[in-house]
Amino acid sequence: MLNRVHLNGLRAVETVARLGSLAGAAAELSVSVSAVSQQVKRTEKQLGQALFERTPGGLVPTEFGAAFTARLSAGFRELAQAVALANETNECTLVVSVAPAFASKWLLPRLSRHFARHPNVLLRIDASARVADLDRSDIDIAIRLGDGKWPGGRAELLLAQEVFPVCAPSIAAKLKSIGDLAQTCAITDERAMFSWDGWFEAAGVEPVTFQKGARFTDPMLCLESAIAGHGVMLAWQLLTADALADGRLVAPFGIRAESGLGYWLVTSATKSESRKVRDFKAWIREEIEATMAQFRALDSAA
Amino acid sequence: MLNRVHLNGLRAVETVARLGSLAGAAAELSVSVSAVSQQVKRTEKQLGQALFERTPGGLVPTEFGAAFTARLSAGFRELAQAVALANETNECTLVVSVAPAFASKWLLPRLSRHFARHPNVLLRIDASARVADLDRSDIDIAIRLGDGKWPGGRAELLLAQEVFPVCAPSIAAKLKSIGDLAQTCAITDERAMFSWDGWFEAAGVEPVTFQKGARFTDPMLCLESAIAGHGVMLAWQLLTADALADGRLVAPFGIRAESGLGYWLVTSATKSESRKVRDFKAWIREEIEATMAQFRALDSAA
DNA sequence: ATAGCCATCCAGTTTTTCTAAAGTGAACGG
DNA sequence: CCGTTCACTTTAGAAAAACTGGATGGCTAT
Repeated sequence: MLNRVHLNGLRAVETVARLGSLAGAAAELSVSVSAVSQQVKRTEKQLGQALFERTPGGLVPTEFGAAFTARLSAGFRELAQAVALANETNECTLVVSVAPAFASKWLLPRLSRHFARHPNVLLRIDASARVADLDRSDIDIAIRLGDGKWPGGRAELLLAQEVFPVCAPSIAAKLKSIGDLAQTCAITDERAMFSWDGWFEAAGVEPVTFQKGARFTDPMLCLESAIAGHGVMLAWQLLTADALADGRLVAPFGIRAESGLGYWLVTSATKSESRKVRDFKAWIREEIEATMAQFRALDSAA
Repeated sequence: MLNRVHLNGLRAVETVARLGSLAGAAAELSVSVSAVSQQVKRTEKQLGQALFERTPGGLVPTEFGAAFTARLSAGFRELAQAVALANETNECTLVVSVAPAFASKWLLPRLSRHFARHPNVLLRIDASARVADLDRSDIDIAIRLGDGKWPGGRAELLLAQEVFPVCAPSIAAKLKSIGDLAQTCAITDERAMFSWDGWFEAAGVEPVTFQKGARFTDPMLCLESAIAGHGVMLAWQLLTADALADGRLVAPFGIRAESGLGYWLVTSATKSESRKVRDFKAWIREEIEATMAQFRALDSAA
């Protein structure tokens, strides 16, 4: 039905009818009077109906034109509301894409503080393994582990990640030296992006062979398993922060290895950075800093 | 609010969301898939929000996209209804512009027969003195007295008009010869397009000077005045048809003068002739014919 | 008269939109 | 495993639509 008419023409007609003059409509649509005049005329032709009476004082809707434009106004009002909704949503909800483990082990426990500071920003956490294209999804920010190379994204380093062994305190009690690891089970994340070799190298010792232990495809399960005392796992700094702070886990030996990777904050290279994104960035840096201070406190206590 | 987005893009988005695929939308909008794809992408950019998730199976609205397109659908439905209304009105109502006198003295009494024949066509009679531009008003047909020259209009002769004196029967009784007119009052239409001289010439007699009589600016009032027996008026054939038929008026002397003018049916030269217009034309010609037959019957009775 | 509105027309330019054709990438089917 | 299909994207160039600015013409009020 709408195929035979041009939408812009309808919009011109609606605006003219509402404002009562071409000049007014031209101003609202920010085009020239001439352009509006032509649009109106074309639309009348397409409809096969005159919509306005040309009087010396200006354009006056015909009987039919008045009924018609009333309908149009309702329609365009609806469209405008939809767009307004978009802008509002745009400003007020922030979609953050993170890996599930990061979300649950570090981000979620801190989120209430973001809400306290920015009560009008609604956060939506998209916790999925795959990294969606930032330009083609409604994701504003992705927080991902990697080397900082994201094609088509603007990446900022949040924190270079170190890896180190962690385990339940009960197990740590039996670990007097690195060699004792041979008597413990290794909890392995099959999808991990690093291996024990790196850590042994950083510790300056020959690699130790573990007892066979549990294997998972999810870092979160590894962490739970370690807390449950099933063995030793090689963990990312940030994911263990809270468990270390409250003593559910401990980090024996105190030796940490650079992983060469880090947590990066990635935003679309094409979209311009909005207020909500800036605010979130500032907030998360403070949280990172607080977590690091926690680490330092633990270190010096040890 | 709507200024920052392109309407066509919104339409593309709405259609894709409703039909669930680019291909479907492309068919409905009768453009290529590619065009729709581009429109959707541009709109997402303008909104600063992704509206669809690109999955292998096709485009799936994001959470926000679903809410957004629901609104859009409502808006476009409204617009479509407006346009549908236009088409319907277009087909079903016929606007006829006529002079008030012609409307009331000839057209209106016959209109019920048009309705009987075309019950679904709603007639609107625009009875005004000024002749509006047919291209720039919603008038489908104008019936006007003139010489057939209408710039920018397609004119067809309905009936060449003759003029002749008419008066109430009581006055006619006193008129044995044309000379007796000198003892009667003339009822004058100050805006008339012809004068008595033409009729006297057609009658082949010297002009007669009347008694002073009433003067009007409206042919309808002249006619009423003549019926009331205030004098003799020089009248158009068609306008007096009914009054002559039922005897309220009579035409003494039986001499008629060509006026050089006629009733013309004028339609826009640019708009194509629609069904309702053709039907109306056919109907009015039949009515004219019937009226003329009436005249001939009166003539032969005399 | 003359200036000021309002709208229209016209011609040329800019912008948008569309198409066609090649390309991607996931899923399907032998 | 290879080739096909499906659904969408990309690109470049062509076509269509929209816009501008200046000229024009009617009407109103000084």
